Amino acid sequence: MSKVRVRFAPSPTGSLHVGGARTALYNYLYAKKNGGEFVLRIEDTDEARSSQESLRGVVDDLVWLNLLWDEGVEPQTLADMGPCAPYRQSERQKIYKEIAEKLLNEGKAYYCFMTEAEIESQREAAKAEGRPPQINSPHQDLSLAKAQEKLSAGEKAVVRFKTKHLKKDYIFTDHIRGQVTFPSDMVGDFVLLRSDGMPVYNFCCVVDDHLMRISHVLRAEEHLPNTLRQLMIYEAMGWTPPEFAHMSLILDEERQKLSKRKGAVATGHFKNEGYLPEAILNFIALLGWSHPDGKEILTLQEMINGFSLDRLHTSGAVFDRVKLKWMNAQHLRARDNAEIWKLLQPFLAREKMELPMDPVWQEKSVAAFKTSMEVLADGIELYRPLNDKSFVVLPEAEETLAWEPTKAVLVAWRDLVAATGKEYLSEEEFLKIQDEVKVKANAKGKNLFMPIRVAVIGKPHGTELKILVPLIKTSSLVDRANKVIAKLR
RNA sequence: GUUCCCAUCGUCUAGGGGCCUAGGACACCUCCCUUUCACGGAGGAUACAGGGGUUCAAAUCCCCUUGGGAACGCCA
Repeated sequence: MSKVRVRFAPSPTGSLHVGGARTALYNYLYAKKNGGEFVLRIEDTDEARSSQESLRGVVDDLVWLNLLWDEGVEPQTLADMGPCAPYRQSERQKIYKEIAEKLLNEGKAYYCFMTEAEIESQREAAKAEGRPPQINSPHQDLSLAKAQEKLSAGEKAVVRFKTKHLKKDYIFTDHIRGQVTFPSDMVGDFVLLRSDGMPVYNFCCVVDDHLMRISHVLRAEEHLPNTLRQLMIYEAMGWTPPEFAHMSLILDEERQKLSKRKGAVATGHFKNEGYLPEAILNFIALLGWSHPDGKEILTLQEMINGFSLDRLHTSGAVFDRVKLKWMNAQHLRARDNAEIWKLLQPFLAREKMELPMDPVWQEKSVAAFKTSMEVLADGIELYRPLNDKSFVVLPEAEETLAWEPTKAVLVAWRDLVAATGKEYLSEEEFLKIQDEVKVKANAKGKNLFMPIRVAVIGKPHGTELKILVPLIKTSSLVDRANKVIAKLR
C-alpha cells in the first residue's frame, strides 16, 4: 500500500465556504490519521472567475481554521512549496497539452469545431426527445491531419474525449458508498481542452491527481458523476485510478445544496461574527461523521484520533446554525480568560469602547461574562454597560422608575456608594451596601434590585449585579445613579 | 427528461439481524437553582417514509413504491 496522499483542490473564485472547509477538514483528518500528506492544489483554470484575491482569502481561511497543508502554495507568499510544483493548474498548461496530444494521436480524443449555436441546438433537440443533453459532434471521425489543417487556417477547436466506443459499465468501489456503477453512455464526448488551450476540470484533475500521486480522492458527492469521466481518462492513459470517497452534501433548511445565494456560508462570515475556528471545525466535522465514542465536543486532535472513512454518512446533512452557536459557546468556555479578552478586542474596537487597561480587571470581566457569550460579537452588548460613555437609561426601565420606593432606593444607593471612598467595590462590599439600602429605603425583592440595576446598567434585566458592580468604578456608579435620579422629575 | 446517489425524533446523529418498549446532542416544554436575564441541574414530548419479502427474530438484509438530492458546461 502506497503512502496516503490526499488533496484539497479549491478554485479561487470566491471565499472558502463551509462545504469546502469540511472537504478540507476530512482530507486533513484522513492524512493526519494515516501519517499521510495533505496537498493544497489550486484549480484556477477558469481564468475569468479566478483571482489572486480569492486565493489569498481561501489560503487565509484555511490557515485561520488551522488546516495546514504539507505541499501546495506557501501560506505567506503563495509561492510554490513542494516536490510536485507548480500547484496552480494555470501554470501547468504544458503538461495538460502534452497529455491531450497523446490522446489525440492515439485517436482517443479529437478536435471539435462545433460552434456554440450548433451545440445549443443539439442540446435542445436532445432535451425535446427526452434524451440526455449530450452532444454528437460531426467532427469525431475527422482525421487528425484534416483537423490540423483547419486549425492552421485559424479555426478554433476544443479537444473532446471520445466516448462512443466505450460501451460498458464502469464500476468502482467508493469508500463511503460501496460499489457504484455507471453506464458509459451516461456521458457524451466531453471537453478536455478549451479552444484557448486551457484544460477543463475533469481533465486536469485526473492528470494532477496522477502526477501528484494522490492516493485517495475525498470530495463532495456532487463530483460522483464526474468520476465516470475521470475513470475513462485514467483508462485511456493506462493509469491506475486513486481510491475514491464521495461525501454527502451540506444542505440548507430547504434540504438543497448549501449555496452562497441563501444566507452567509463563507468561513469569513463566521469569523466576523465571532465564531472560533475550533468550533467551526468541530461543527462541520459532525455534519456527516461521528466520533466512535459519541463524543460531541472535540478538539482537532480528538477528531484525528477518531477519524475513519467508514464513519462517514451517506446522506446529506442540514447546516443548523443554532447548534453551531451552542457549540461555539462550548469552545469559548474552554478558552483562557486572557485569550478571550484578546479575541474580543476587534469586536469591542468596532464600538470604540474605552475599557480599563488593567489585565486583572480584564480577566475578571471575561470570567463574569463568559457564560453569557455564545459568539465573540455578543461581547459588544455585554461590555457596553461597563463603558461609561454608553450609559443611557433605556425605555424598558420606565416601569421600574415609576415604582413608589424607587427614588429612596436610588438615593440611598448613591450615597452609600459615594461614602465608601473606594475606587472599586468588592462583591462583599456591594452586598453589604445592598443590605443597607434595603433597610434605609425600606424596599425588598424586585423593588430593591431592579432600581439598583437601572442605576447601574440603565435597564432592569441583565447580568447579576454582584458581578457587574465590582467592574465599574464607584465614581461612575455615582454618576450613573445621579443621571437616573434626575429622570425622576 | 436521463443517469447516479440517498432515506432513524423539527435538526445533527448512534445503530450494521436478537442487547431497541430505538440511545445521545441542539432546539422545544415543565420543574429546581437564582429576589431579574442568563448559566447550571432534573425531568418530558418527539423518529426507524410506505408496502412486500428473507428469517424463529428486521431500524438493521433483498425488492418495489414514494419522497428527496446531485449531475448532465469551452464551471469546478
